[in-house]
Amino acid sequence: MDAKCLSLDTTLSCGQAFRWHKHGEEWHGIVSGKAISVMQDGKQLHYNGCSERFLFRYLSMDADYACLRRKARKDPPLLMAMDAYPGLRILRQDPWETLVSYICSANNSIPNIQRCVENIAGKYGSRAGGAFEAFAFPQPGQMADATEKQLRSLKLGFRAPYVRDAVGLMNDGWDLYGLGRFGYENAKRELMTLNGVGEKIADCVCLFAFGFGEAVPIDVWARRACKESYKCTGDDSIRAFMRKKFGAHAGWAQEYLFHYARMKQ
DNA sequence: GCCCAGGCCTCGT
DNA sequence: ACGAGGCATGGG
Repeated sequence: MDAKCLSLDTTLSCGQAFRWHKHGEEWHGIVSGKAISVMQDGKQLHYNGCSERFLFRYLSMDADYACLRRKARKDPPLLMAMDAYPGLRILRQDPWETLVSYICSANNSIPNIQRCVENIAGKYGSRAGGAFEAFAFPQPGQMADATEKQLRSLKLGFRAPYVRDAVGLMNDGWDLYGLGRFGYENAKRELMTLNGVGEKIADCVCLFAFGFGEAVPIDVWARRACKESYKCTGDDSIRAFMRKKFGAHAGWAQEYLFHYARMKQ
Protein backbone atom coordinates (compact mmCIF):
# COMPACT_ATOMS: atom_id res chain seq x y z
CA MET A 1 0.00 0.00 0.00
CA ASP A 2 1.17 3.48 -0.81
CA ALA A 3 2.17 5.26 2.40
CA LYS A 4 3.32 8.71 1.42
CA CYS A 5 2.15 11.29 3.96
CA LEU A 6 2.28 8.64 6.68
CA SER A 7 4.73 8.05 9.48
CA LEU A 8 3.76 4.77 11.04
CA ASP A 9 6.18 5.26 13.93
CA THR A 10 4.80 8.66 14.91
CA THR A 11 1.16 7.73 14.40
CA LEU A 12 1.24 4.47 16.33
CA SER A 13 3.43 5.69 19.18
CA CYS A 14 1.79 9.06 19.86
CA GLY A 15 -0.69 7.77 22.40
CA GLN A 16 -4.01 7.81 20.56
CA ALA A 17 -4.14 4.00 20.28
CA PHE A 18 -3.13 1.73 23.12
CA ARG A 19 -2.65 -1.70 21.56
CA TRP A 20 0.41 -1.30 19.35
CA HIS A 21 3.93 -2.54 20.07
CA LYS A 22 7.01 -2.36 17.92
CA HIS A 23 9.11 -5.49 17.40
CA GLY A 24 12.20 -4.61 15.40
CA GLU A 25 10.94 -2.96 12.23
CA GLU A 26 7.43 -4.36 12.63
CA TRP A 27 4.47 -2.92 14.45
CA HIS A 28 2.04 -5.40 16.02
CA GLY A 29 -1.41 -4.22 16.94
CA ILE A 30 -4.93 -5.46 17.59
CA VAL A 31 -7.65 -3.55 15.76
CA SER A 32 -11.34 -4.46 15.69
CA GLY A 33 -10.65 -8.11 16.43
CA LYS A 34 -7.73 -8.45 14.02
CA ALA A 35 -4.11 -9.00 14.99
CA ILE A 36 -2.20 -6.95 12.45
CA SER A 37 1.48 -6.57 11.68
CA VAL A 38 2.60 -3.55 9.68
CA MET A 39 5.99 -2.39 8.48
CA GLN A 40 6.85 0.83 6.74
CA ASP A 41 9.55 0.78 4.09
CA GLY A 42 9.81 4.37 2.95
CA LYS A 43 6.70 5.10 0.98
CA GLN A 44 5.54 1.50 1.01
CA LEU A 45 3.51 -0.24 3.66
CA HIS A 46 3.75 -4.01 4.12
CA TYR A 47 1.10 -5.61 6.25
CA ASN A 48 -0.41 -8.86 7.41
CA GLY A 49 -3.64 -9.89 9.08
CA CYS A 50 -6.14 -7.58 7.38
CA SER A 51 -7.23 -6.23 4.03
CA GLU A 52 -5.83 -3.12 2.38
CA ARG A 53 -9.25 -1.53 2.58
CA PHE A 54 -9.35 -2.15 6.33
CA LEU A 55 -5.90 -0.69 6.96
CA PHE A 56 -6.54 2.26 4.65
CA ARG A 57 -9.61 3.20 6.65
CA TYR A 58 -7.93 2.66 10.04
CA LEU A 59 -5.04 4.93 9.06
CA SER A 60 -7.54 7.40 7.54
CA MET A 61 -5.39 7.57 4.43
CA ASP A 62 -8.17 9.44 2.66
CA ALA A 63 -7.73 12.43 4.99
CA ASP A 64 -6.01 15.41 3.39
CA TYR A 65 -3.35 16.89 5.66
CA ALA A 66 -1.94 19.12 2.92
CA CYS A 67 -4.68 21.67 3.55
CA LEU A 68 -3.69 21.92 7.21
CA ARG A 69 -0.04 22.18 6.22
CA ARG A 70 -0.93 25.16 4.00
CA LYS A 71 -2.65 26.87 6.91
CA ALA A 72 0.43 26.13 9.03
CA ARG A 73 2.58 28.32 6.77
CA LYS A 74 1.06 31.31 8.53
CA ASP A 75 1.25 29.70 11.96
CA PRO A 76 4.78 29.17 13.27
CA PRO A 77 3.91 26.88 16.20
CA LEU A 78 1.89 24.48 14.06
CA LEU A 79 4.46 24.66 11.27
CA MET A 80 7.16 23.66 13.72
CA ALA A 81 5.11 20.72 14.97
CA MET A 82 4.03 19.51 11.52
CA ASP A 83 7.55 19.69 10.13
CA ALA A 84 9.02 17.96 13.17
CA TYR A 85 6.53 15.09 12.88
CA PRO A 86 5.35 14.81 9.28
CA GLY A 87 3.04 11.91 8.64
CA LEU A 88 1.31 12.01 12.02
CA ARG A 89 -2.27 11.03 11.28
CA ILE A 90 -5.46 10.68 13.30
CA LEU A 91 -6.49 7.03 13.37
CA ARG A 92 -10.09 5.94 12.91
CA GLN A 93 -10.66 3.63 15.85
CA ASP A 94 -13.54 1.55 17.13
CA PRO A 95 -15.96 3.68 19.19
CA TRP A 96 -16.49 1.17 22.02
CA GLU A 97 -12.81 0.39 22.52
CA THR A 98 -12.01 4.10 22.28
CA LEU A 99 -14.66 5.01 24.83
CA VAL A 100 -13.46 2.46 27.38
CA SER A 101 -9.79 3.18 26.75
CA TYR A 102 -10.25 6.89 27.34
CA ILE A 103 -12.41 6.34 30.40
CA CYS A 104 -9.32 4.49 31.65
CA SER A 105 -7.13 7.45 30.67
CA ALA A 106 -8.49 9.76 33.37
CA ASN A 107 -5.65 10.89 35.63
CA ASN A 108 -3.59 7.97 34.36
CA SER A 109 -0.31 7.46 32.50
CA ILE A 110 -0.08 5.98 29.01
CA PRO A 111 1.70 2.78 30.12
CA ASN A 112 -0.99 2.28 32.76
CA ILE A 113 -3.77 2.88 30.25
CA GLN A 114 -2.20 0.28 27.97
CA ARG A 115 -2.11 -2.16 30.87
CA CYS A 116 -5.78 -1.57 31.66
CA VAL A 117 -6.82 -2.15 28.05
CA GLU A 118 -4.67 -5.28 27.72
CA ASN A 119 -6.08 -6.60 31.00
CA ILE A 120 -9.66 -6.07 29.82
CA ALA A 121 -8.93 -7.82 26.50
CA GLY A 122 -7.18 -10.69 28.25
CA LYS A 123 -10.05 -11.27 30.66
CA TYR A 124 -13.13 -10.71 28.49
CA GLY A 125 -11.99 -10.74 24.85
CA SER A 126 -11.92 -13.64 22.43
CA ARG A 127 -8.92 -14.69 20.37
CA ALA A 128 -8.17 -12.31 17.55
CA GLY A 129 -7.64 -13.64 14.05
CA GLY A 130 -4.74 -12.49 11.95
CA ALA A 131 -0.97 -12.26 12.02
CA PHE A 132 -0.24 -13.36 15.60
CA GLU A 133 -1.81 -14.66 18.79
CA ALA A 134 -3.67 -12.03 20.80
CA PHE A 135 -6.95 -11.17 22.44
CA ALA A 136 -9.43 -8.83 20.80
CA PHE A 137 -10.98 -6.01 22.77
CA PRO A 138 -14.29 -7.47 24.01
CA GLN A 139 -17.72 -6.57 22.70
CA PRO A 140 -20.06 -5.08 25.33
CA GLY A 141 -21.93 -8.40 25.44
CA GLN A 142 -18.77 -10.23 26.43
CA MET A 143 -18.41 -7.87 29.39
CA ALA A 144 -22.04 -8.08 30.47
CA ASP A 145 -21.22 -9.83 33.75
CA ALA A 146 -18.19 -7.72 34.62
CA THR A 147 -18.43 -6.47 38.19
CA GLU A 148 -16.81 -3.40 39.65
CA LYS A 149 -14.66 -5.67 41.78
CA GLN A 150 -13.43 -7.63 38.76
CA LEU A 151 -12.63 -4.45 36.90
CA ARG A 152 -10.74 -3.13 39.91
CA SER A 153 -8.68 -6.32 39.90
CA LEU A 154 -7.67 -5.36 36.34
CA LYS A 155 -6.14 -2.19 37.83
CA LEU A 156 -8.79 0.23 36.61
CA GLY A 157 -9.00 1.78 40.06
CA PHE A 158 -11.73 4.39 40.54
CA ARG A 159 -12.60 4.12 36.83
CA ALA A 160 -14.02 0.62 37.31
CA PRO A 161 -17.62 1.70 38.03
CA TYR A 162 -17.56 4.06 35.02
CA VAL A 163 -16.65 1.19 32.72
CA ARG A 164 -19.22 -1.10 34.33
CA ASP A 165 -21.94 1.55 33.79
CA ALA A 166 -20.90 2.00 30.16
CA VAL A 167 -21.14 -1.75 29.62
CA GLY A 168 -24.61 -1.71 31.14
CA LEU A 169 -25.77 1.11 28.87
CA MET A 170 -24.45 -0.65 25.77
CA ASN A 171 -26.22 -3.86 26.70
CA ASP A 172 -29.42 -1.89 27.29
CA GLY A 173 -29.30 -0.79 23.67
CA TRP A 174 -27.65 2.61 23.93
CA ASP A 175 -26.61 3.33 20.35
CA LEU A 176 -22.99 4.41 20.66
CA TYR A 177 -22.23 3.35 17.10
CA GLY A 178 -25.00 5.54 15.76
CA LEU A 179 -23.91 8.71 17.55
CA GLY A 180 -21.74 9.88 14.68
CA ARG A 181 -24.79 10.46 12.52
CA PHE A 182 -26.04 13.42 14.51
CA GLY A 183 -23.07 15.71 14.19
CA TYR A 184 -20.22 16.62 16.50
CA GLU A 185 -22.07 18.71 19.08
CA ASN A 186 -24.84 16.15 19.58
CA ALA A 187 -22.45 13.21 19.74
CA LYS A 188 -20.31 15.00 22.32
CA ARG A 189 -23.28 15.99 24.44
CA GLU A 190 -24.63 12.44 24.41
CA LEU A 191 -21.24 10.97 25.36
CA MET A 192 -20.98 13.40 28.27
CA THR A 193 -24.17 11.99 29.80
CA LEU A 194 -22.05 8.97 30.85
CA ASN A 195 -20.60 8.97 34.31
CA GLY A 196 -16.85 9.34 34.02
CA VAL A 197 -16.98 11.02 30.62
CA GLY A 198 -16.29 14.75 30.60
CA GLU A 199 -15.37 17.10 27.78
CA LYS A 200 -11.88 15.71 27.23
CA ILE A 201 -12.88 12.08 26.91
CA ALA A 202 -15.97 12.91 24.82
CA ASP A 203 -13.76 14.90 22.46
CA CYS A 204 -11.29 12.02 22.22
CA VAL A 205 -14.07 9.66 21.15
CA CYS A 206 -15.41 12.26 18.70
CA LEU A 207 -11.97 12.78 17.15
CA PHE A 208 -10.44 9.31 17.27
CA ALA A 209 -13.53 7.17 16.67
CA PHE A 210 -16.10 9.29 14.85
CA GLY A 211 -13.64 11.31 12.84
CA PHE A 212 -14.93 14.73 13.86
CA GLY A 213 -11.88 16.86 13.03
CA GLU A 214 -13.31 19.85 14.87
CA ALA A 215 -13.15 18.02 18.22
CA VAL A 216 -10.30 19.43 20.30
CA PRO A 217 -9.46 17.25 23.32
CA ILE A 218 -7.91 19.51 25.93
CA ASP A 219 -5.50 18.01 28.42
CA VAL A 220 -2.48 19.25 30.32
CA TRP A 221 -0.26 19.14 27.21
CA ALA A 222 -2.72 21.01 25.04
CA ARG A 223 -2.96 23.66 27.77
CA ARG A 224 0.80 23.98 27.96
CA ALA A 225 1.16 24.11 24.17
CA CYS A 226 -1.56 26.72 23.68
CA LYS A 227 -0.27 28.86 26.50
CA GLU A 228 3.30 28.86 25.19
CA SER A 229 2.44 29.08 21.50
CA TYR A 230 -0.56 31.40 21.49
CA LYS A 231 -0.69 32.90 24.99
CA CYS A 232 -4.11 31.32 25.15
CA THR A 233 -5.44 29.97 28.45
CA GLY A 234 -8.71 28.56 29.74
CA ASP A 235 -10.29 25.49 28.16
CA ASP A 236 -13.23 27.30 26.57
CA SER A 237 -10.94 29.96 25.14
CA ILE A 238 -8.57 27.32 23.77
CA ARG A 239 -11.38 25.44 22.07
CA ALA A 240 -12.83 28.59 20.54
CA PHE A 241 -9.38 29.79 19.49
CA MET A 242 -8.40 26.49 17.85
CA ARG A 243 -11.72 26.13 16.07
CA LYS A 244 -11.59 29.67 14.73
CA LYS A 245 -8.00 29.21 13.58
CA PHE A 246 -8.20 25.70 12.13
CA GLY A 247 -11.92 25.07 11.72
CA ALA A 248 -12.88 21.54 10.76
CA HIS A 249 -9.31 20.37 11.36
CA ALA A 250 -8.74 21.93 14.76
CA GLY A 251 -8.39 18.51 16.32
CA TRP A 252 -5.70 17.52 13.85
CA ALA A 253 -3.77 20.69 14.65
CA GLN A 254 -4.18 20.05 18.36
CA GLU A 255 -2.76 16.54 17.93
CA TYR A 256 0.39 17.90 16.27
CA LEU A 257 0.82 20.53 18.97
CA PHE A 258 0.14 17.94 21.67
CA HIS A 259 2.68 15.51 20.27
CA TYR A 260 5.33 18.18 19.73
CA ALA A 261 4.94 19.50 23.27
CA ARG A 262 5.08 16.02 24.75
CA MET A 263 8.17 14.99 22.79
CA LYS A 264 9.98 18.21 23.64
CA GLN A 265 9.66 17.41 27.34
C1' DG B 1 7.58 9.87 51.65
C1' DC B 2 6.50 13.25 47.70
C1' DC B 3 4.51 14.57 42.87
C1' DC B 4 2.54 13.54 38.50
C1' DA B 5 -0.05 10.97 34.87
C1' DG B 6 -4.04 12.38 27.67
C1' DG B 7 -9.82 13.83 34.14
C1' DC B 8 -13.96 13.72 36.29
C1' DC B 9 -17.15 13.98 40.20
C1' DT B 10 -18.81 16.14 44.31
C1' DC B 11 -19.31 19.72 47.20
C1' DG B 12 -18.50 24.14 48.86
C1' DT B 13 -18.66 29.22 47.77
C1' DA C 1 -20.18 29.55 37.31
C1' DC C 2 -15.91 28.26 39.50
C1' DG C 3 -12.32 26.14 42.44
C1' DA C 4 -10.51 22.61 45.86
C1' DG C 5 -10.11 18.04 47.10
C1' DG C 6 -10.46 13.19 46.34
C1' DC C 7 -9.73 9.27 43.71
C1' DA C 8 -6.58 3.85 42.40
C1' DT C 9 -2.45 2.76 40.59
C1' DG C 10 2.36 2.97 39.08
C1' DG C 11 6.73 5.41 38.11
C1' DG C 12 10.36 8.89 38.91
